[in-house]
Amino acid sequence: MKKQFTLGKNERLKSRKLIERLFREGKTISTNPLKLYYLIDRELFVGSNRERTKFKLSNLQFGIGVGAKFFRKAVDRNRIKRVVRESYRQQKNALLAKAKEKGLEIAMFFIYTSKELPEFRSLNQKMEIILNKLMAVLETKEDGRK
RNA sequence: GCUGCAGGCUGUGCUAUCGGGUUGCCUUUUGGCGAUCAGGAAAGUCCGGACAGCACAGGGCAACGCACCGGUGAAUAGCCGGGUCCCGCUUCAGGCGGGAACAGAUAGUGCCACAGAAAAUAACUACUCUGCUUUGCAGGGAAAAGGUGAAAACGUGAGGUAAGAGCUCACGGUCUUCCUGGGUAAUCAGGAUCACGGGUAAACCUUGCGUGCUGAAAUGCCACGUAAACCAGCGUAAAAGGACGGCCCGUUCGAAUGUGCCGGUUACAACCGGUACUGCGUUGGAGGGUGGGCAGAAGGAGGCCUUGAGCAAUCAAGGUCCCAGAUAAAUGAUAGCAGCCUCGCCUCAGGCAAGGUUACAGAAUCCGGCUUAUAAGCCUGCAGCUUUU
RNA sequence: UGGCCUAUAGUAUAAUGGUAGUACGACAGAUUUUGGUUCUGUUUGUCGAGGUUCGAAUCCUCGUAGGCCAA
Repeated sequence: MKKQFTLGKNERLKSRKLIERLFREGKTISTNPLKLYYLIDRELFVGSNRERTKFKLSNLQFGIGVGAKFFRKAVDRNRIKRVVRESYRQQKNALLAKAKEKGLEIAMFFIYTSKELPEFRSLNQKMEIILNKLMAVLETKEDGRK
């Protein structure tokens, strides 16, 4: 039986350069408590391209941010990151399949913009909406494998 | 029994499904099987250290910190015990609880609003003496009386005097020095002696003691970059200047697309001119890209148990355990059960049904202390109310 | 992670340890047909808790907020 809901280190957005480029050039999708910066390209993670097979890089990389101005306590910020990450983990597979089919790579960064602590269920619905929007955007892109 | 306050301890467990960090073994293409994974404060950053780098012959100044005594500890803000003083309660001897930044105001300087005669070598009223020429004025004496104020020049009584005054005496208070006794000491008891013109050092300051400076974004190694370059070692020559992490004596280092000095220019610089200084030899090292990587950095002033020493803090011995470790940063999500809590009903043995599962809060070099936050339960103390005796 | 600073009225900003001011704002009144301008008056404050002192915005300690610096 093949695992499909995993979320390992290779799917995390860890390059400082790429994150800076994402906030500089990336586009956004907003749904009430979440704001998504995204960047779609082929061979986006080319920095480590030759070792892609070695490190098994995914077509998706993501990160999460919570402003310390809205949540002063570290406990609350950690809680929000965990809830957002769990929600993304459960719903990312459709997007991953689409990206692989198109041969594109996507860098994403979620920003939590509300001032209130989230409920998991309502946040899960919002995540579904935001990922569907991203899929629609992806549909219009060219096939990257040509 | 209930309520409130203060202090202390604990501060949920198990199972299933899906995930994550670190790590061991197997397989090595995917992967599989294990182990382990947040706190008492991880917080505030108020202190002390460990550790690291740089500096360091020695001395002086500055700056900062500490301040009753003894013990403890790696540690000068901790902790334990004791003393002194203050506050509260009870009471009268005394006891209980709480607090103290408890060196110095006779080393000096400053400040003490308003009120008051006067706020620190005090004369306004009243008192008293002398002179004037007399409802008073002038010059003294005198801190006893007045009222002000947070604070008024040791207190009470007697003597004394023109009036008064520690001026003298008795009793008492504070204080300096000394003696005797108890105590390691702070200090206590008794005695003698000197003095008694305020407060403020969390005003400047003085005295004694202590501190080299900078912090893991420290630091070391590798990689990268540069090619008439760079790095390292050795030999020998020289001085404008630099460094010594606040400064000086002093010590030390010591160069070319450069530095210092002088003049011009300029608001100041830049800039221009002059002048001074000056290293050469030899040996060795060192080319793919991307990303930076590794160490520091997880075994420690460690936890738990037992015994012993000590009033205690704490220490010693023995046994046992290994107990988070990242770098856009893991420790999570969902469901069920148990336990706990709240409310209701039947009934006082318990049963049934509903809801909640929570407080404060998340490691980033580590450790010790302090401070602050904390639902619920338990323990101790104090206060109040009620019931029974 | 380490270091430093600030907090005064709704806002900005003063005050050698001695009655907390000033400006703008807000409110009320006057002037005006009405509004504005102008004039008069009122309102509101030392971040919190302790301590030193006769007396604290000021000095000290502990907290609470906010800001700044160092890759």
